Amino acid sequence: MSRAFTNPHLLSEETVKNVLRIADEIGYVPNHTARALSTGRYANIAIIVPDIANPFFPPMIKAAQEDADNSGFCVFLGNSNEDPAREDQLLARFLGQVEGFILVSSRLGEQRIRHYVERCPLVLINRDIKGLPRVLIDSGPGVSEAVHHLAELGHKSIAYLSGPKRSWSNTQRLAAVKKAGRELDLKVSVISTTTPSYQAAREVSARLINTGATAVISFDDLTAQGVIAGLSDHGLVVPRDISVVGCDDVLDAATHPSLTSVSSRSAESGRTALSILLDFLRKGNTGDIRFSLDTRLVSRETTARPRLP
Amino acid sequence: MSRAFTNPHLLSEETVKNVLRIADEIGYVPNHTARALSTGRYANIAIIVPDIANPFFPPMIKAAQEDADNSGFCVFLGNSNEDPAREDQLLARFLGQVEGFILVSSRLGEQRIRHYVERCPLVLINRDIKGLPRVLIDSGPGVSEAVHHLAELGHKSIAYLSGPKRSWSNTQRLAAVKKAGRELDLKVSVISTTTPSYQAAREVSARLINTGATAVISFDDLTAQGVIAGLSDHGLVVPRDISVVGCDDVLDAATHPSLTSVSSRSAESGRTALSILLDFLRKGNTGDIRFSLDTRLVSRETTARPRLP
DNA sequence: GTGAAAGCGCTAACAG
DNA sequence: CTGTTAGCGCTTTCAC
Repeated sequence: MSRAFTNPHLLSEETVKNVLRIADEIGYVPNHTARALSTGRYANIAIIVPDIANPFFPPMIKAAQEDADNSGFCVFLGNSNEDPAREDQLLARFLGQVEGFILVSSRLGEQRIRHYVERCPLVLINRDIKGLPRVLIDSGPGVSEAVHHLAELGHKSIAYLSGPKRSWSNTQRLAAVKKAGRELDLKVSVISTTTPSYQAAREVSARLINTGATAVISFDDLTAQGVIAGLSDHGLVVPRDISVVGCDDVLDAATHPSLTSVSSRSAESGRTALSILLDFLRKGNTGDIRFSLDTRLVSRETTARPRLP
Repeated sequence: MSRAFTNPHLLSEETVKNVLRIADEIGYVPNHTARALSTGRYANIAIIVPDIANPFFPPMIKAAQEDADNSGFCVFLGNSNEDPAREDQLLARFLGQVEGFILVSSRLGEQRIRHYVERCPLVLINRDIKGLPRVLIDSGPGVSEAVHHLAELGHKSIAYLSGPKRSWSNTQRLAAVKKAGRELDLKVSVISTTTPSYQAAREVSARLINTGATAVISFDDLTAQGVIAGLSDHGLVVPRDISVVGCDDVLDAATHPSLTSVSSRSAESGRTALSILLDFLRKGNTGDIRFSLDTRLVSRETTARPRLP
């Protein structure tokens, strides 16, 4: 039976046919778990994300899952809920039944991540740890492009609405805004929120207005929408009074006015991470991989010339 | 070792402590797979959806996953991509390693579904098959509530922007609009689009305006946003000139003006399905369950009194 | 309380 | 090519 299912070429055609026929008759299906225990090949991988409901992640999960599927792998999905402890628990729970992990925007300490890497192949997305395979969506170019776009429109003072302090993408975006601002001789103000939520962003609008900025680049699209609502609470209209740029481009053009945003390439990052993982499973150590995906600005309706004073 | 991890109360306190300490020292972790093979309890379930990237599903997945997690279950995620064959393959692949399935908006033939039900506990979401446990989201009440809401605001003439003709939810919503409209003595116009996309909805705005309707109920949130943009193309502002209601409430309040919408209760459906599944795993047969989730109107900023002529 | 051993369903190595 | 068997890492009886 085992051979008929896994190595049919080792058996005579007739035997194989016979076995398969009988299996079908009695409704026999090979037991995935027993096979995994015996071979150590689980044919499972796990993807762990901070928040499934954040629209940034589904395209990534979908892409990775589709490719995994085509390679005969099943995928576990873990939702850490932005909580390192939960993430850790998830990793531990999956450990005994997967051949590899894709860890997205991990909030876990580097120590813990290395702990798991020693036990199971793992590739990171949007977390930059030397020596570990990682794919990074580099918002630098896109954000930089956004600043240039604003400067060209005539803005002299801009603000960056910051995301989670420990987030790699936030660090990246903040740095890009500052760098481009310096190069173009713009005033750059930075505003922080407690959490990167719509509501938090909405509530921070007064501080935003006080900076005197005529344009805002926000940590992501969700907070950008919060900013737009918050500005409206103060009677300001986007883009007439203030221009707004989001990041991740998860809304496509589906809001009104449609949001100018920095593309995220979420799906590609998932596909890339999966292919790195599968490569590793097939060929073993592949050296220090750091795959960087550039971003671009998608210019839409929330950016315009600043209103004359 | 086995007892120390799974039945510590059967051992002396000291022995347990010893085992755990040594386990920690040598980095020992119980093997999930071996345990599953031995006990037949996999502590895994699978959720299969047509399209992870459709914003309707992530809240459902997230909710189910969270509850599963808290009950010690790992969850496999399958994406059928709306393809029955792929869905079938996914089911088969998961079969040997899960204790149960949640099958969402299944495109599979009833025969095949019953085939799997005989082999593994399974609960359906948004698919109504007699005798199988199922949870259904009924958009009727919410849509009806929306019509009442508009009538109370003073609207006399409303329009329904139709979704796919063959879609069950569209049929249901259209019927609810018509019925409530009749009861409240409103004029109801129906506008169709080729596909339920943002762009298609945007392009249909002239026809919408020509109906003379002062309020629009749209098939879903995406098309509702298209309507808002299309109206704006004609110089009309929502809700000042025209009120707009969406369906599914996938945007939360995250747009501006925030969209009045009919809740989809996506998360609750996931939670409910999971709890039915776990109940079944614990207590066995629970009879014919058909759990219907009513919807409600979530009133936000895109509906208001009609402008006086 | 604790040790020993059978067995979950499969694979892989070893004979024939 | 095909039959047989040890063993994957755990749980669960059955003795002690």
